Amino acid sequence: MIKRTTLADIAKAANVSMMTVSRAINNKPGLSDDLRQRILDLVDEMGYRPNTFARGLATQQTTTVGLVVPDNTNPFFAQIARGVEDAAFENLYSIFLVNTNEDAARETAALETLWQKGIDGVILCSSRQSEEALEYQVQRFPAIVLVNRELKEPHANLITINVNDQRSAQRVLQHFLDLDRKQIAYIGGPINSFSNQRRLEGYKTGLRFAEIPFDPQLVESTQPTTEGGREAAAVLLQRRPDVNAIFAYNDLVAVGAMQVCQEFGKKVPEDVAIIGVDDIPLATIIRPQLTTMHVALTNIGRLAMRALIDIITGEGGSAAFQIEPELFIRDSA
Amino acid sequence: MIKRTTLADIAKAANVSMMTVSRAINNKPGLSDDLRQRILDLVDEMGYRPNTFARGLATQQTTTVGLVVPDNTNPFFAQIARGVEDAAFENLYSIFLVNTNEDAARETAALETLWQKGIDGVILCSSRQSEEALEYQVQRFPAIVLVNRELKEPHANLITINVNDQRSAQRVLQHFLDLDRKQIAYIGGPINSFSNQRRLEGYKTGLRFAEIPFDPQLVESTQPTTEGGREAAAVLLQRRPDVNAIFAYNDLVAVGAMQVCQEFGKKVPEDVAIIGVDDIPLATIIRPQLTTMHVALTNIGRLAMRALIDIITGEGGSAAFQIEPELFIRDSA
DNA sequence: TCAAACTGAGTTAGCGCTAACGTAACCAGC
DNA sequence: GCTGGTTACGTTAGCGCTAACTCAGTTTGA
Repeated sequence: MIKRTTLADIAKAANVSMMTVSRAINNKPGLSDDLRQRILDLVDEMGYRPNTFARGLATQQTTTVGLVVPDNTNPFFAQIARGVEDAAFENLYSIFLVNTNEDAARETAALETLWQKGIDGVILCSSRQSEEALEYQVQRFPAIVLVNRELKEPHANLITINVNDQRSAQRVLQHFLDLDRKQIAYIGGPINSFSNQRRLEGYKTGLRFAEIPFDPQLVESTQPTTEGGREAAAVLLQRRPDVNAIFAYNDLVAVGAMQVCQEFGKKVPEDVAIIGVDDIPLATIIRPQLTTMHVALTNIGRLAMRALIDIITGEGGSAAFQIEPELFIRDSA
Repeated sequence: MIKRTTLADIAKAANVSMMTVSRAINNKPGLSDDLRQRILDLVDEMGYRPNTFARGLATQQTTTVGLVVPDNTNPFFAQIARGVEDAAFENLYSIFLVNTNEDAARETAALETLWQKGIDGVILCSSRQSEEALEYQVQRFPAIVLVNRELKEPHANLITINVNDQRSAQRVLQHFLDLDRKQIAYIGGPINSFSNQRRLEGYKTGLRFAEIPFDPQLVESTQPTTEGGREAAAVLLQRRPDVNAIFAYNDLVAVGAMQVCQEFGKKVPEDVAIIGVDDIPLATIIRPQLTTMHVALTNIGRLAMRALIDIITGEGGSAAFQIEPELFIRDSA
């Protein structure tokens, strides 16, 4: 392994003090242009790269942030992560990736580890922490961006980014009604999920709007996976064979539901119309292509990263972004 | 933001030297059991957590590694990343995630940034670096694990993990022949991809084995995406409508090809049998379910991380793992 | 009984870098 | 000619931690 070139090496070679070299590489004033150039040339020649850890120790800034997601394998979070990473790369930040496996304890442990690293901030997706636990985290980290989660109290170092789930659900209901479907089912995600609750609210509001009474028999909860969608749809179709529209918690669930419908001999969209949420790549791979509420996931990631940088640099904070999804009408509804 | 508790704070509170506290928390010998316990209690009480950056500076070890992938959104890499992260978490390592976007220049930049962080090692997936560039990286980083890429020269701090592409391809061919299919096409990935070349070799070997002459008209190259699969399959089916089996570079390509076959009025698997590689989640979501060479992707990730730790701790190095995929026969062949 | 060997600490130095202050040289202005 | 303000650097100290050395007191063994 090659020994690292350090500031001291450059200083010695240039016959100046370390501070002068530091000023040169950080583009700070206080030295003549030709000396600066001479140093920069030397830096280039000797292949010097500042040690970010050492710099972090001295400045208390690490240009490193944490990204905490339930599962980077889930296309939803994979897309967000991609956006975060892209924006981070552009701004010369690095990201620590951690999976929580939807487990609050592991999430806590992950945040603990990240905090030890002295990172500048965290992007926390779909946090399962309690309100109090989250308050604590907001206090200890310099900057936090919450994706898919809200916090009652505002904080100067906190920004939240949420999809407008309620409006989203209402839009889906409206489309079903435009299609003259009245037996509309909702296959929701985990009951304790915040976005699930908000979507359910939107679903109910949409029904009220159309003066259709809410029928608990048309609502199922399940895991946010294809398999979950299959199970819930099977239960649902057995209980209510008259269902002619399904609003699914997300695209994975929608795809599972779609398959079960077909296996039950129902045509999609003729007999049962199906709409999902997220617009993951699978939505256009599957046949019939899935009508879904498109959420600009990588954009959310980019936005999250930029928001985080804004807090860190003191240009932002205490904001709450609402992302408005858009209905992408394809073949399933 | 709460001020961090430091070693010095604990030392003062316990009325001992910092070194004693350091020994206590690092479980090193040289102090009495009750003093150690007293310090540990204090650490707990005051909520002290060592600053890993500072520790890294002092020990030249950061318990942090880099994970470089072309695109974390691609299920193939997402799965590997998941395995890496899991194993890292278990061993108290943290990972920096970087996407290269299949771009050699961005890959180089990413490695540069990672190197600045003074990380302990890198896991490099599907590297696009030239042989020389890679040699250079192997020299500068303390430890490297190469996934999906080989290097001619062995190095003490290098471990490679590769799927046995050649054997894999031969197994696919054999299955097609068992099914009595003779017009076997290969839709390959990017021409400069190493695994593509090896799979093509295996394809040819399989043909030779069955005494079927190699026909370049049955081979297409494309991007490793569903869209790529669609395009290549369309070209192929127009050129050779007699094709009755397709070996696809990966599952994404296979799915694209499958759809185009169906759109051409060919039934899968009756008219055209299709086999992919990787066994990503999509393979079981799609209908008909995809027959594919199953690769234990998260296991590769775990293996990679453990191998890296072995190099770092000096227990390994200079190894080359071959992963043997297994044919998962489902509905498409 | 006394030197050698161990125990349980403390002290010093330094990882690579930067903030904050110090200082010599130069220049303008009255 | 001297004050006061720049300019262009150097010096000092310290971020939080640990490796390596030091040292006083205790134990061991012949």
